[in-house]
Amino acid sequence: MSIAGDLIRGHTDAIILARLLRGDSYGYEINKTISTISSGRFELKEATLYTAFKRLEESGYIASYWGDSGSGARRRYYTITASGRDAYHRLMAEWMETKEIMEKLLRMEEGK
Amino acid sequence: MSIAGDLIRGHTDAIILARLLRGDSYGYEINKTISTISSGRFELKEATLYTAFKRLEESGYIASYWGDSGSGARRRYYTITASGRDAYHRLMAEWMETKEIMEKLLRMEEGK
DNA sequence: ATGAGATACCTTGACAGGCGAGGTATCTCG
DNA sequence: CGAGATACCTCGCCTGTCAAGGTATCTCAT
Repeated sequence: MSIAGDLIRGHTDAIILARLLRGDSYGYEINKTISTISSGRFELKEATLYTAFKRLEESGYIASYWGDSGSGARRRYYTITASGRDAYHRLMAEWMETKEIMEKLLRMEEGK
Repeated sequence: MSIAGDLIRGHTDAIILARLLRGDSYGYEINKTISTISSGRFELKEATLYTAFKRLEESGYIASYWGDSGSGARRRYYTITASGRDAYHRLMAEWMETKEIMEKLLRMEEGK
């Protein structure tokens, strides 16, 4: 991947929550979607993804249920909870702030 | 601190290099500057800072020398090297890309 | 029908960076 | 003399990422 993992460390939860805000989904699909949206420049590794699901579910931000699969392998679907929505907004605000500060810190011209 | 460490993980090197692009400096001062620029909303912990210096020096991105102190405790000054400058530009480009992708991924309205 | 490749899930263990906690030494000022 | 600022540094823990490995089902071409 072109974007190193450490660069988005701490943001994966926000990314997953953002995806689930658009509707229930499952691991494999979420991963594909992320890859598509980023034009393949970024992808979560599976181990990272499932670790994140576990963490988010334990925190009560998402809930899961087995899909009826129908065709293909069985799928575990995830839904975002009310507190997950809150978490998303919190993380979004944090991202905005981080972004602003980073812009200032990385600019080497001017500024004490 | 209000901005959690993981949020800037992988960016500390870029931040330090950006500071050194404005001229030689030493640990304590760099830390203060970062705190000032971010209006106190963000600060590198000392352990993090000195670990980063060590890493950057081993990578050849910065070089150090002892300052004459004069008044107060002795200071170890750091200078950015030519390859450090290259690294800065690389990291800056990475940040720009990461930022763009993050914006897309975190937006929950619209977009596949 | 057999094998490849996609879909789909999951775990283990190593690794690296951030940081809490602790330590040293000097200078200034009340 | 003691407090607080300046200034450096290290050890060991914690947490998130990820390489590697594993399982099972379905489709499609050979």
